[in-house]
Amino acid sequence: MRVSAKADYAVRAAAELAAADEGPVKGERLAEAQDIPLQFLEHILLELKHHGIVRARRGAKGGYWLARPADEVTIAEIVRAVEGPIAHVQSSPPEAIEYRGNAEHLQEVWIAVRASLRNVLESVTLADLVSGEMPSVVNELAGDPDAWVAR
Amino acid sequence: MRVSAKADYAVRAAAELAAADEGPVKGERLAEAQDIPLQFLEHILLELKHHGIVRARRGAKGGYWLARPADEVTIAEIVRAVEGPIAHVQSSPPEAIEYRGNAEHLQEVWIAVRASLRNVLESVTLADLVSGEMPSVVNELAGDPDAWVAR
DNA sequence: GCACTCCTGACCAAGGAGGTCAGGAAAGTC
DNA sequence: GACTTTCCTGACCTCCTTGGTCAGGAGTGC
Repeated sequence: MRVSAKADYAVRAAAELAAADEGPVKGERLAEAQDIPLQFLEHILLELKHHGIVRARRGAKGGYWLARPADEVTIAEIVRAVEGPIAHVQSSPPEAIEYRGNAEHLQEVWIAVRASLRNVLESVTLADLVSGEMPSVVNELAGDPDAWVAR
Repeated sequence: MRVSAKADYAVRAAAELAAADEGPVKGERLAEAQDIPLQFLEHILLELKHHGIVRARRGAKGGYWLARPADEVTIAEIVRAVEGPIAHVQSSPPEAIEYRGNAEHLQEVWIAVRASLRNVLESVTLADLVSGEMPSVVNELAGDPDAWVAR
């Protein structure tokens, strides 16, 4: 139930790409802007490229850019690209698990967990993230001061 | 963003304890009822004990039982006991991270992610799980057929 | 005293996390 | 055509976690 460094880095780099209009951005600039180890970031960007989220060109004047408009790329996509499916249980999707005995209804809980994650991650686009104008579901959740305290 | 075998096992074992009224339940019975490797389960139960969720007695007629009534133990507690804090980012709580540049608002997203997980996991008690009568937030999320399809 | 059951620490294999290193391959410039 | 720039790729590395197993010790009840 945790967010990996890779996913965090990927979203941050993508946010920089979303903000940079006009032309490709060098990996080095992304790494500096977000304080991410360059060579590690390059691997991440490659994964994003393979998933069709980012494009790239080599050589002088080369760099990376978003394959689609920033308001059509969600955080969920980026997280899935680098971390794989969201909210798997024991490496299986929750709808595929069969529970026995008194744990029979646990499946519904994990399904609800996944759905609630999707509600957040699929609603936020890179455009939202850069502009700071979050969708209402995020504002409602993060608006509660209680959401900001550890537990 | 995945649920470990340990967390899944812990909740399932706790559900069996919640259902078994009258007297301690042997680890062996829990392991059989939920098809969990016994020795692994014993380590998990020990962790639950250290977190004050479960009590135990040794010897003949010994076994495990819930330290509190089943309707006062949430899934969130159990998951935290065996997996640690929910929705940490890069091993830090989301409220402690400082984002720069165009990723500045990413913090709100992770806070919202954590809050949405809490909404689900803290609302479901072991009593709910065993009875199958889920709180409304779970019913609403899991009621959507779309929540049951892979993505 | 003995059977029963939990308690605890040591260990283990495989894989993932979070990187680093070295070199190759395209693209642009002179 | 040489050279620089930048991405592309695979190999490698260390540390930690996951998902267990094994062996023995320590309470508890009869």
